Amino acid sequence: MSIENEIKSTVALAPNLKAILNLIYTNNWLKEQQIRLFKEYDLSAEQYNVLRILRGQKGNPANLSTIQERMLNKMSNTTRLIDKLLSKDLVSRHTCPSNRRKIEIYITAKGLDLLKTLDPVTDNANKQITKNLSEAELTQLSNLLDKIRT
Amino acid sequence: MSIENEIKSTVALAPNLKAILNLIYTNNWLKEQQIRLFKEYDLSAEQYNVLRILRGQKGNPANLSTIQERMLNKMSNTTRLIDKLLSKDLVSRHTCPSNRRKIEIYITAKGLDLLKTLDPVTDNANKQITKNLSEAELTQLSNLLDKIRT
DNA sequence: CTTCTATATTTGTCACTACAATTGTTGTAT
DNA sequence: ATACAACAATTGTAGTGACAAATATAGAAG
Repeated sequence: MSIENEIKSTVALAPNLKAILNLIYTNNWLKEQQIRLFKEYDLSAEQYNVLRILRGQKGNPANLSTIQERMLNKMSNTTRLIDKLLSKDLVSRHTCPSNRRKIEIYITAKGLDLLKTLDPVTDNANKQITKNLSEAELTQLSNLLDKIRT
Repeated sequence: MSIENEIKSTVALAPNLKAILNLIYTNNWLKEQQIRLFKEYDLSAEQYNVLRILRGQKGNPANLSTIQERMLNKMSNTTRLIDKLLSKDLVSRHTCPSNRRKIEIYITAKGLDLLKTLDPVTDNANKQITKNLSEAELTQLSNLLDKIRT
């Protein structure tokens, strides 16, 4: 359905406003699905994202600023996100011995297990979400989004 | 910059995951700019959006469910958004005389004035945000986003 | 060694989102 | 008329986001 119909706009929108509103609207549509998915596993989308970043470290620790620069949402509150993951034993936190300003964060075995369970679930959800676009269209979409930010 | 570089991904991403991450990332990029813009006028992006919906009513009142179905973010808490606008005298609220379950919300003269001030500001910001895409590309982007939600 | 600046993280506050539960009102079936 | 379901909005709560301010540590300049 076109964005005008979705938001019941009575007037035609300029292409640039239309694209902007569509981006926001589609992101919300996507977010709703992700929240529903992760809720079954008592995770938020950003918590899942942080776990994946930590797994990507392949055994090396990450400190807060490293995580933050790899997150989708740069402004989110990483300290408290890690607090949540800590209380669920999905990550561990230690102050860095060589520089006590920094902290070292690792994903735990429990965290890795959870990700392993989630891998096929999220793969499948992502396939469902993008099932209406061909691979060429998905690449085109990425390219346009890259370009808008440039 | 490509999304892989933005989030410092060390591995190539599948086109569908890449598009999904790019959508989220670009939306956050956009949101940051909007928040900065509206902050100068002591508004949130959703508050502005509600004011525009009310102006679109052209003098007719809107009730809460009407506003909600036109909002970009369907899940946001419209009652409290209206509370905020009320406390700034940008809207007025009355219980509907024919059906006391409903409420009638109008934009005030002060609200219309504020929108009038904001119109050139937001137009300009939207132009800036989309300045790297041609009109054809903007339309293409909208079409891809429509298609992904279908 | 002391002072100053930069770095890394934490804390506090306020606004917004998601969502369940509640309240008040209306319409309908018996 | 009464009971009950449907509807419209409000309230409560927990989580998250934005951002300023505070804390703690490290390194550099004098």
